Amino acid sequence: MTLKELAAELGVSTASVSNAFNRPDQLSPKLRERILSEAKRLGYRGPDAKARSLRTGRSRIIAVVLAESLTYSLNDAVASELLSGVAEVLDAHGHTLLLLSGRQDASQVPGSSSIADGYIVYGLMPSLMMLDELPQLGQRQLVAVDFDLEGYPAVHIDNEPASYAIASHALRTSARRPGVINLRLTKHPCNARISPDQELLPADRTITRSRLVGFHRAFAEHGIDPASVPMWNVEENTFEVCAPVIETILDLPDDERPDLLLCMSDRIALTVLTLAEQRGLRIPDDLRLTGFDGIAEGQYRSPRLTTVRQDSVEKGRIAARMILGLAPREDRQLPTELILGETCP
Amino acid sequence: MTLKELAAELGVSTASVSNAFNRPDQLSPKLRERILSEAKRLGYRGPDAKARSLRTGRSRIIAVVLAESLTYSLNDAVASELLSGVAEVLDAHGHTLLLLSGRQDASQVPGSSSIADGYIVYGLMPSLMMLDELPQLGQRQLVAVDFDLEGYPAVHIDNEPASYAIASHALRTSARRPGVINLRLTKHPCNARISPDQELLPADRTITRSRLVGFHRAFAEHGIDPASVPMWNVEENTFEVCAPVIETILDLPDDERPDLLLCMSDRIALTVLTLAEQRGLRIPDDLRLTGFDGIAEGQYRSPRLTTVRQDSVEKGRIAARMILGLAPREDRQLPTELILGETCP
DNA sequence: GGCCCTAACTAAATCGATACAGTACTGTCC
DNA sequence: GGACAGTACTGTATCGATTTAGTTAGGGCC
Repeated sequence: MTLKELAAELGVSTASVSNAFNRPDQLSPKLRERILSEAKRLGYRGPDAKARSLRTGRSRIIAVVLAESLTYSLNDAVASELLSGVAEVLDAHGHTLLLLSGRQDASQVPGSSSIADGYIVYGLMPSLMMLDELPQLGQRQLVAVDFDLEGYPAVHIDNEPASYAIASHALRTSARRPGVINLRLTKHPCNARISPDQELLPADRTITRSRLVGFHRAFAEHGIDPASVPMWNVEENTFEVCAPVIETILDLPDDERPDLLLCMSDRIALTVLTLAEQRGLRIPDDLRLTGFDGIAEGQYRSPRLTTVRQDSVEKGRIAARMILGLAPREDRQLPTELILGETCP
Repeated sequence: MTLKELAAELGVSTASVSNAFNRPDQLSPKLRERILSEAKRLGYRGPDAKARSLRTGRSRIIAVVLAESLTYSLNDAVASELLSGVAEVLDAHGHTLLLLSGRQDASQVPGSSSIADGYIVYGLMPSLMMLDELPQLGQRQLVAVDFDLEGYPAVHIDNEPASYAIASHALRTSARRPGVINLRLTKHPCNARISPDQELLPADRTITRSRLVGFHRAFAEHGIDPASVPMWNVEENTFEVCAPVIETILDLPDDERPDLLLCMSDRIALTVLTLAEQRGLRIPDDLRLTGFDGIAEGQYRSPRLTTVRQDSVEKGRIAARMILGLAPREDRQLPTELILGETCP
């Protein structure tokens, strides 16, 4: 049963039926009442959302594009918090949430999935790596979270000061050989140690890169040549992808293995923790460890993770408000908090 | 730039442009190539999803309707696992995932959100309580998870045997005064102790109710009159909603307070645990406790929760396959596993 | 009574695609 | 050379609504 059929049944125009549902002031209460009750009786369940969205151009759907697979993201504390912040705002304003994975065919995102009224893109994803293709996105509504995209507003935290703070703290302890595990830092995929000639992403684009700048500042202040600090890169935050890289680090001979690992995420740090414990390494005596994010899991377990806490829920809320036009579409930077856990006291 | 404009620009029919994108076999490779490259050059980004979904009637979007708020569900381990199972299958078959909250205006779900090709409804929700209104749903694609809906396939676990098993185990310990905390069991909202004259939902409809049947069987076998066992009800799985009810239980005088609480979810059991510990009650000495679900958090902490583990990811996968027509649309029941933790050894 | 104004409603164009029925042309085969 | 098949493409109805411009009826006012 369509609006047209219902109109015919009632002997009124389609415009009146449409108005009965959308603009009560455009018709007499009496007719409106008749239309609504007949609709109910005949089982017409209101205007079809597909047709309406075509005609009006708006679907009241906002998409969140996630860097990792949906399956991973839904079980990741940080991504879940972001999503729940987004959902909170969308819900309160009558919008719904579409989940997309950035790991799908690059051409699909946010391209042909263009049912959504706007996109919140979380984290730099492989399909956006080719920064040249960006003009393709058109001026469609888009907000970037945790990375920068030229021409679009971004929401992130104060990465450089935060990473400087945690690295400074870590270096004040007796660590002599720091190492860094990065997340998607290199221009071309690399899941291993980063060699000196490898091209990195620009420092003003990715959070990982600006965190590294903070680390380097701390290194320099402690008399360590940043170029001498070994770095590894992982392409995904998952256990499967990280574990092999971490194992090559842990398998290094004692005098080459870093005695401090600065990790770009709690997830990575926790994986290091698990694998190090399996090998009988003592934390923090044999190996000091810092993370980034402040997820609950890192604070439950023993030893508690030394890390930087960020408010991912609030990031989600802000991104959602920007997309809905409830907040100015401009870059936002949120504060963080240093958590002194036991993995690097 | 629309398909029509592109066609005009190229001097071909709209049909050919459409075919270039959708049915390569319907036109010569040469023309197809020309269309695709011109499209790229002119910035046409492929057929508009809104229009396509109207015309074809399919959007490649599947909605999951969640009983609790999205904000809660996204941070709930059980719901997240279900979603990740759903996402896994949808992703593999080129569909996307729309999240809806059943707590929105009842008329909205799944009504006017009818952009989706199918609905996976998770848990009985307030808006579906009025079981009379169900015919409104039409014969739209729908799969129920963790509750039964007449006329639609449902995915759940072997609730009655599982709850019988855990209750039997618990009663073999020296518990003398069992009590039950239910989740959304009463026909009309009730967030308190259930009085004997209160109407319960039918046993073949909700998981909570069929679990209760299992409990009752165990009570009877242990010489306890099921009618004499005190029951409480909570309307939501959230801390905020559960805590007041749990506090009234814990505040009972020692000789009235149950020495065994069978909870309908791990979430509830963990809230009991937290509040009981705050009061200085010893678990399991002063109070024995069982949950239901087998979430990770219950197994990390000490004491470990005695519970029933279910595979929520698999439930999600199965529901998704049914919606996509990859699995027969018929009721499915998954097995569970009893976990003997320390809250009721 | 004539004029204007408003309220209540309608007719038809439109949103951007898809898909069916058809046309034009080329080539094959007896 | 004519019948027939196949390929490559086109014209247009259609999906189900929204919206603009326009029509009609009735009321108020001088």
